[in-house]
Amino acid sequence: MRLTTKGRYAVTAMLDLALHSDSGPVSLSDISNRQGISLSYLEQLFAKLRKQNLVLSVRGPGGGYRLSRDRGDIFVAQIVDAVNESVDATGCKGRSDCQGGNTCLTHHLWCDLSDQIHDFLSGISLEKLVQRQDVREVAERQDNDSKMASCASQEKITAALIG
Amino acid sequence: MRLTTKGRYAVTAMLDLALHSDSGPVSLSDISNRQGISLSYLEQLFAKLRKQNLVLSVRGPGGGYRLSRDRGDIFVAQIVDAVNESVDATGCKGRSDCQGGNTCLTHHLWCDLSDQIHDFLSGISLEKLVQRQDVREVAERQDNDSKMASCASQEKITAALIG
DNA sequence: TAATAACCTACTAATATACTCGGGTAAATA
DNA sequence: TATTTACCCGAGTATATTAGTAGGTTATTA
Repeated sequence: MRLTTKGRYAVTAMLDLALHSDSGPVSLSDISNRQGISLSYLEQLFAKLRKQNLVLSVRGPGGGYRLSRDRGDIFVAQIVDAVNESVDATGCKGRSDCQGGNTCLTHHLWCDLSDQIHDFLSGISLEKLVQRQDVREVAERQDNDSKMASCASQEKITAALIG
Repeated sequence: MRLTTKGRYAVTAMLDLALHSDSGPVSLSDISNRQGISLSYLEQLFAKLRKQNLVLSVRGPGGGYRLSRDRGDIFVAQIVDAVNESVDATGCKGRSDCQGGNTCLTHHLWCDLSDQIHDFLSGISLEKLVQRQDVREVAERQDNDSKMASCASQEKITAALIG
């Protein structure tokens, strides 16, 4: 089982999408700026998210990504599954052939753990995350930061044009 | 967060120890044979388990390893923690500096997940595993297999001596 | 038609896993 | 006391994955 930045990035990006999808599609460069994730890496992750029908893409200027369905109908487990192979804790992917064709001594333990994790992450929708106080606070800070950043870069442009 | 063969091997080996510790210390080569884990790799894992005071070692012929305390007082979480760094699902190890010094959007989610996993694995002792029906069945098969294997090798020796 | 942003493929540095190898050292047995 | 057993320790290595680069193509809009 693996749960690394890959899965975390995917969930973070999807949550960013959920938070900013009121005003049309969200571009990956916006997400990249707000969440500090490399643009090219986001592209790779969103290719997988799109294949799993979690997001819809809109090409061209003003384009970007949009959630494929209601925030309440997308769950963290689905996002993690889409980019990682799975949140499976067994080594044999549930096939029970962990010890040379036979079941290993601890196979069932890892099955139980997998179920535990999957149940937990399956119970959390993007809607639920958006409602959380801690998420709202971080999101607000990020919005301010990115506004300040774009303001600062605008000032630089203005200064360059004037100077 | 990582839960790979490393942690699984460690739990499997410790469970093997718990199952066979009635008749004195258990050697790593016995565990290696029964569980199909490389001996050298086991040595590395047991070095860590010993540092965490989960096992005691007995050197010399007839030596091996022994659980440091009652089977009911050793929990899966402790074993996984001993060989992996942790079962922490956050990238920042709980420091909340996941996004360039600040808290990332999904930090609290991964904290919750970490707690979930840790609570689950902390609730399972070696004693509990030993009692499980599925564990007993696999253990019985492994004992038969290893008896047959040692019998077969003995037959070879006998045949060589006679022939 | 110029700019934008998705889309796609391939490559790469760094890291971790799951080992192997080769030597030690301590303790029991013959 | 010699030998065996089995722990102990460090170095090295193949493989895989992660996280990220680089450089291009396609579709859309202004």
